[in-house]
Amino acid sequence: MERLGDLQLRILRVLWQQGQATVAQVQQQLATQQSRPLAYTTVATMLRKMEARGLVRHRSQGRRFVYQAAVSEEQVSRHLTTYLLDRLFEGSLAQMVNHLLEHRQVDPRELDQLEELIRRKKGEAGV
Amino acid sequence: MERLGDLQLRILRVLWQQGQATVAQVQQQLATQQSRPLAYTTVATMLRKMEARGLVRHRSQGRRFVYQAAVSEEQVSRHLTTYLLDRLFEGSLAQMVNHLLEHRQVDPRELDQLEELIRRKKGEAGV
DNA sequence: CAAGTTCTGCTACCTTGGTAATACTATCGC
DNA sequence: GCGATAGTATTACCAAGGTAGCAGAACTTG
Repeated sequence: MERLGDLQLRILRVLWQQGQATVAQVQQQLATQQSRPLAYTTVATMLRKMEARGLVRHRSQGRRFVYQAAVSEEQVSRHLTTYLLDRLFEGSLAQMVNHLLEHRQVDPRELDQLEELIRRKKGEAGV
Repeated sequence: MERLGDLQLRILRVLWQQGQATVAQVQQQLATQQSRPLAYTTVATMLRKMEARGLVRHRSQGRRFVYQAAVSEEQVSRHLTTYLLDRLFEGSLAQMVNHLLEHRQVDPRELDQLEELIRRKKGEAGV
């Protein structure tokens, strides 16, 4: 799962959201995200390549393919965030959050949520 | 600066750390990170390609090139983290941190640091 | 049944990252 | 000065992401 392209990630997101989808459905969903839609065959080809890499699976429904993700959002998220954390922040979560707090305006409610998360995490650790 | 390859990122890290470096220095530094070192020309070629993309700059010192980063660690970090945040966590920092806390063991001291960061951030906002 | 539409299968092509050999050139040590 | 050494320049090649056309099969509809 080394390196995910942009389109691949967008396709996975569609599949995660929808659970499963035909090529046409994926293509349409992607089309809503950008001005110029991708050609149908582009999406079909990419799905094919992704299946070869084990990222998605398909089954036939009549003569059309219904695709679903073969990797979970969990897995991918973990993989990508870990990658970034290790590459840019020496694995330090605090460093990463610090960076984000500095360079991005954050909704105050998010800060509350964060505090709550940390409190809870500390609780667990204590047990 | 769309998409950074792995080697490119590692090279940038060397340049950020050292401020500037010759091809040989970069190559040696990279060599310490892995068993099989890259060929000198591999590093040289990559630096050349990166310069074409505006990621690094060089000046001549005698007949050797001294490279330095042309993009800051700040820029790259922001770019990559934002990318990930928007692609996988709908831009929600809390969601991302939550994910990381769940799927990664975190040094308790990091949690303290995080709390401190948030407190400070809240302080700023209050002013 | 014929014509149009909808799918998959195959092929092709471009770009970029990554890896490196080879060729040429300047410089250094003797 | 000459051979070894250290540099850059040029060229090549592979893999993968991304984009898509075209062929051919199958299904829908009048």
